[in-house]
Amino acid sequence: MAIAMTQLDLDVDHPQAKPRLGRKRDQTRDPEILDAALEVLAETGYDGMTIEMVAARAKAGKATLYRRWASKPELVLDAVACMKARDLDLDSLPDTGTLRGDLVAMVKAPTIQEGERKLKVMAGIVSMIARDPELAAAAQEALVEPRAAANRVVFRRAIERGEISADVDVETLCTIGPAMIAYRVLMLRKPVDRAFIIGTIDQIILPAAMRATGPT
Amino acid sequence: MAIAMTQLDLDVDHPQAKPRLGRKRDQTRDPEILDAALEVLAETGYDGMTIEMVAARAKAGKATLYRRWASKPELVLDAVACMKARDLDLDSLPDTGTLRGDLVAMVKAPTIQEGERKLKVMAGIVSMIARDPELAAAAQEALVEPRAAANRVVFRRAIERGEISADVDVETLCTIGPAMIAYRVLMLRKPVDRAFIIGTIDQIILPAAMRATGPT
DNA sequence: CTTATACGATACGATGGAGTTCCGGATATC
DNA sequence: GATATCCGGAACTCCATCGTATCGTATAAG
Repeated sequence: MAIAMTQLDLDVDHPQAKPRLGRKRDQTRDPEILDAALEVLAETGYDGMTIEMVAARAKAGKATLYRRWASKPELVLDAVACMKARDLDLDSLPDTGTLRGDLVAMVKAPTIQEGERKLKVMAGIVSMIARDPELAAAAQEALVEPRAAANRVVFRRAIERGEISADVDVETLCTIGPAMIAYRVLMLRKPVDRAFIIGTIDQIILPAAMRATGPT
Repeated sequence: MAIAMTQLDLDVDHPQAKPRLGRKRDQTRDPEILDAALEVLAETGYDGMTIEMVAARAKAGKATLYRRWASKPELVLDAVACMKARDLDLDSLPDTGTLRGDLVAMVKAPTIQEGERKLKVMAGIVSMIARDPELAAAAQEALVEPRAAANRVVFRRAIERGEISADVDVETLCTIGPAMIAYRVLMLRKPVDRAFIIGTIDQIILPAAMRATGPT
C-alpha cells in the first residue's frame, strides 16, 4: 500500500531485509498520524500547524513522528499525497444514460464532504505551493486531478453517445465544477450545498456542454 | 483618502487636534509601505512575511512601521483593504452595445496583471482568512467584490437591452470568470493569458447567459 | 530471559521572528 | 536656538516552535 513512502525503514518486500531485533514499528499508526496531520492542516494551515499538535491529535509522542518522517515538510507532503487514495473510484461512477443524470448522481453527501475537506487542506497549503514544486505536484495529483478525471469520464461518455458535440473542450468542462465550488468556499466563504451544485450543473455546465458550436 | 485607518494619530480634520510639536510624520510613506507589504505578501505569504522584509523593501526602519501599525496583523489588514482603491472604475466600463463586446473589452493587459496580483495576495492570506473574520471581510471587499461589481454592470445592461433573458441569475454569471481564473492560477498553476479568458467567455459565460430558460 | 527497539512523555537546546528600545540625524514648532 | 517628534538603522528581549535527547515501559527476536 506504501502509504508512507518517506520513511527510510525496510520495506516488507525488500529482498534481504536486515533481521532487526527489538519491538517492531506499529505500521497501523502511520495512517492515523497522517490523518491527524490533515485535520490540523485543514484547521490551522501549514504554518499554524505544529508537530506537537499532530502528535497530540494522534495520541502519539513527537519522537514517534520524527522516527517516521524526517521533518515537518516531509510529513505534510506525505499527508497530502495520501489523500489521493481516498477518492472516488473511476470504475464505479454512475452511468445513468444522460449527461445530466451522471453529473447529478455524482452529487452525493459524502462526496461533497470529502471535497470540502480537500479544499480546506488546499487552503492551508496554497501559499506554500508557490514555493515548493514537490508539494505543488502532490497537491495537484491528490486534490485536483482525481476530481477532473471523474468528470472526464462522464463527458467522454456523453460524446460517445452523441449527446454533446465531439468538438467541445472536455478539459475546460471538467474544471467548471471544481472551479465554482473552490471559488465559493475559498473566496466567497459561502456553504456548498446540493442546491448550489445542481444550479451550477444546470445553469453553467450543461449550457456550456450543449452549446451550438462556433464562438463569436 | 484615509489610506491607513489603523493608526491612532490625529486626523487632519479633527476638530481640536493637539498642537503636536516636533517633526511631522511623513504621510507619503504610508502607501509606499503598504505597497511593499503587498509585494512581500504576494511573494512569501502571510506567515513567510516578516516585518523586517517589509521595512527593507520600503527602505524604512522597523520602528517606523510599528509607529504606524500596532502589529503585523493590522498592517496586513490595512494593506489588503487598500487594494480596493486601485481597482477598475465602474463609471468608465466599456459599453460596446453587445454583451460579448463588453466582456472582451474588459480583457486588457493591465486588468489581467492587477487581477493576478490580487490572486497572489489572496493565496498568501487564504489560510488566515478562515480564522480572521475581519481580514476575511477586507479581502472580500477589496479582492472579490470589485470584480463582481464590474461584471454585474455589463450583465444588467445586457438584460436591459433584451440581449439575454431577465431571469438568468446575474450573481452566478458574475462569478464564473473570477472562479475559472482563480482555479487556473491557484489550483492548476497555469498562466492566465488573453486566449484563456476569451475561451472562458465564449465557451462558458456566453452559453450560460444565452441559455434557453428552464433546467432539466 | 536477555537484548534491541518502538512507544508516550517530557525536558532540552537552537533558531527565528515579533515587538521594544536606543541611537545619531533631520525637521518642524515655539 | 530650544524642544519635541520623526526618520532609518541596529541591538535587544521575549516567546514559540523545530528538532533532539532521555526516561520508564511495552514488545518482539533470539
